[in-house]
Amino acid sequence: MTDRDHVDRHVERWLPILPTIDPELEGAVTRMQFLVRHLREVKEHTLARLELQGHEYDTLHVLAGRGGRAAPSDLARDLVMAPASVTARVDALVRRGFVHRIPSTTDRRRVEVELTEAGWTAWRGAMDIRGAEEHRLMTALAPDERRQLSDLLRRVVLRAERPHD
Amino acid sequence: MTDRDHVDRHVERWLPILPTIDPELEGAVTRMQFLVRHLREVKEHTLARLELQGHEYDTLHVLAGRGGRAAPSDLARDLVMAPASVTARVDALVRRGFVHRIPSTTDRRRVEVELTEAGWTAWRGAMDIRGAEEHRLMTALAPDERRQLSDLLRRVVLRAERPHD
DNA sequence: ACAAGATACTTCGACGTCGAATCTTTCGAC
DNA sequence: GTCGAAAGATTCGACGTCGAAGTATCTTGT
Repeated sequence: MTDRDHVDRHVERWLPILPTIDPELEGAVTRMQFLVRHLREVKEHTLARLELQGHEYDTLHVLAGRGGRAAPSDLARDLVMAPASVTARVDALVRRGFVHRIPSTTDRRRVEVELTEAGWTAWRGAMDIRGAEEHRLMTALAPDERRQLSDLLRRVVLRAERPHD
Repeated sequence: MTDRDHVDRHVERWLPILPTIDPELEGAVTRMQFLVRHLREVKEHTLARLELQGHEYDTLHVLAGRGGRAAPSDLARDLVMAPASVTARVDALVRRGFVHRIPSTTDRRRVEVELTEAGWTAWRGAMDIRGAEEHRLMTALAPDERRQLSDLLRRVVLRAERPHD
């Protein structure tokens, strides 16, 4: 039997008030929320040493994933955010010299965002420390347990992808 | 063998670029991030019918969990946010008539926030639909699988709670 | 008593995000 | 060709959050 975590105490505290809740369901959801928040906070904290903010790194990352060049609307899709917000992010990255805008020659509505040399360097530098906390946490599980966890989550994600009629 | 989800495709796309990543580790983390974001969006969307915003509901919820009365600093702890932000939240709830401030008689620095009758009603109304999407998603797993998932996540949370030296 | 520091909350300024509206450009129908 | 609709990016206004500074109050040491 493993130790109890603070989520167990949280659920225990609510059970007498709301007897209808399912402890395992609530526990799993609450733990995911906690872990996601924890990872985000640690990421921002460690990136701070590189003078990078979390959302700046995220933008560089998806840009790098597309070969260093993409349209703002592509970035909005990848980052799951409103196109209006991308404008502000790109503005900030331009000011820092990490990207520059290139008007499309074929379609004058379009603009391409391209990583500069400094942008590639900043991204690669952050890559080295990226995921360190993820690794620390997930290695609490053995490799086959990680696969088990990933498989269970995949089935939940698949249901989430199906619209709820 | 189950179907592949969009996270599988995401990981597959990055693997040739970053061969060092662990697909199961990355997959599990990415799925948790997706599910947490999905749940938040659906919650906000369904609460909108009750003229409630997600963070308003959250505040009423922790308040209800403390018997309908708590200090702003307690709310800040429970909600994991800066005390300064609590002031704005309470202001908004006061304007809507869901809570009111009660100056402490013993310590004049302190203020207690108390749910009004309308606050209790709004909370209870939201409780009924709350967690519907969580239930829809998590019932993609059998009860014993949910327990399995919860147990795996607990071990990860326990490591997260330990400071990384 | 009284000064120094701790505590509790609020105000202020800055920032990131979003939805709606705007502007230009492209595409399609006629 | 021309006009209307659609598409891509941006601007604008509003909102929520935070860190830092500010105000008032309590507590502690001497």
